[in-house]
Amino acid sequence: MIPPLIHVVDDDESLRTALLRLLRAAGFDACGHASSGDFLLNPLPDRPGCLLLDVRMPGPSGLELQRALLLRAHSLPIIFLTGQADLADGVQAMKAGAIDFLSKPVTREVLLNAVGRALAVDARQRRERAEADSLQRRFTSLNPRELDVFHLIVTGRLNKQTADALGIAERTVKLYRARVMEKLGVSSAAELGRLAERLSQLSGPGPD
Amino acid sequence: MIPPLIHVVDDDESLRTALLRLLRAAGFDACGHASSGDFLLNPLPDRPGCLLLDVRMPGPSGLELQRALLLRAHSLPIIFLTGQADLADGVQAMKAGAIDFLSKPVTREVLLNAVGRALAVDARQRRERAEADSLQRRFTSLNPRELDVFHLIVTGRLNKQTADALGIAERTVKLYRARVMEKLGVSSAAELGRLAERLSQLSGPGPD
DNA sequence: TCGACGATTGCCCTTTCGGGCAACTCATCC
DNA sequence: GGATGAGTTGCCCGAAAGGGCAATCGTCGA
Repeated sequence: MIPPLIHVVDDDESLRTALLRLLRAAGFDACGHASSGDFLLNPLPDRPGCLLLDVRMPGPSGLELQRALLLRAHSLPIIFLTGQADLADGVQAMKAGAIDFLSKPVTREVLLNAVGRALAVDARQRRERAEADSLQRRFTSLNPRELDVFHLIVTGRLNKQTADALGIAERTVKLYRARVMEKLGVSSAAELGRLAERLSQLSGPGPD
Repeated sequence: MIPPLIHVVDDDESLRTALLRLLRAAGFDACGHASSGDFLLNPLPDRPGCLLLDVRMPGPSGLELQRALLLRAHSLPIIFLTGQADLADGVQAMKAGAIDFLSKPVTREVLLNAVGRALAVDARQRRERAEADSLQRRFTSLNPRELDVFHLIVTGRLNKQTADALGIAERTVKLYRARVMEKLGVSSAAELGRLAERLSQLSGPGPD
């Protein structure tokens, strides 16, 4: 797979360079940005990774960048690095889903540990997104009628009952049923039910 | 349903009393504990609620209590209250799943807001636990053979294939199949598949 | 040793599912 | 007007599922 890329956003050039060197020495690809604006300038490559974010910088702060990225569909996990310990900032960042909020100076071990966790979280999110996408893509290939039949099947209706409910012939239900199965790539009602449940758990619980 | 109970753990009696009064004035049931040990002394009633926890106390700190409670199956959401701002403590508490980490003094509004979120989280966790429990309870009523048949059905096998796989007669598979359906309270293979998927998502993803 | 009981199976019948084939309707395109 | 294609349906057949009934077999307590 594509190797992860670690973005370092810090206005202190010497620190940024040191961080990049440390990360690269540990075998990671890493790139630096001097400010939040700098980071946002070029579009994010679609690549696994995480963010190492300074809290206080000229221009938008790390926390403001985090808020902005949260509105995006796919944001990378964030590790904060901060000079002055500010409890409220730290708590807010963590509540907003940061992986960690580290105080400078940070040891190599602590940093790499946090990076490891961040990359693990990113990998998991990517897996889940990929799974969700492929699932939803399969469902969007169903036309409205096929979707109707699908819903009735997975709630346990017989073909005859489905036909009555939709006001169509049982033969037609069979036709759609077969098409649904084929489009979704399953060969039994049980597997259809499992797909339905996975789908409902994508949109059901909602954002947490 | 049972009204929630808010546990306040703080060694400062006057503050504890003030918190209890504030919470009760807001319509909540609340009870106070002077230390972590005090809180752990009597078994937690099975009741919705949350914890309002002082960080620094004689005896085990709030953070130590949090760690201890995390090992329990059903721990209540925790809101920390702290006198001295300590970034590392705050970050650690949030990483361990705290709802919030508030600095004293805290305004009524901020506190009640956090309590509201904590109770919402608790309510959701309870719903999910109840759902998971009822699901697992239904499955524990299946004997080993029924479980075998169940697994083969939900992976799309025909009765004949299931019979071959288990080395038993097709008629027997039908018998178990009917029993599985009855015990799990469903009437179609599609619903069986949905149950299977919900079950696998209980143990599958695992602790996050 | 005998009867009870659970597990298992064979036989048989009905219903449902899966799917081939042809026809029919309707809208669009040439 | 005729051709074409999507949507729909009836007829029919074989396979699978659901399930009643009775028989078999092994275990266990009386």
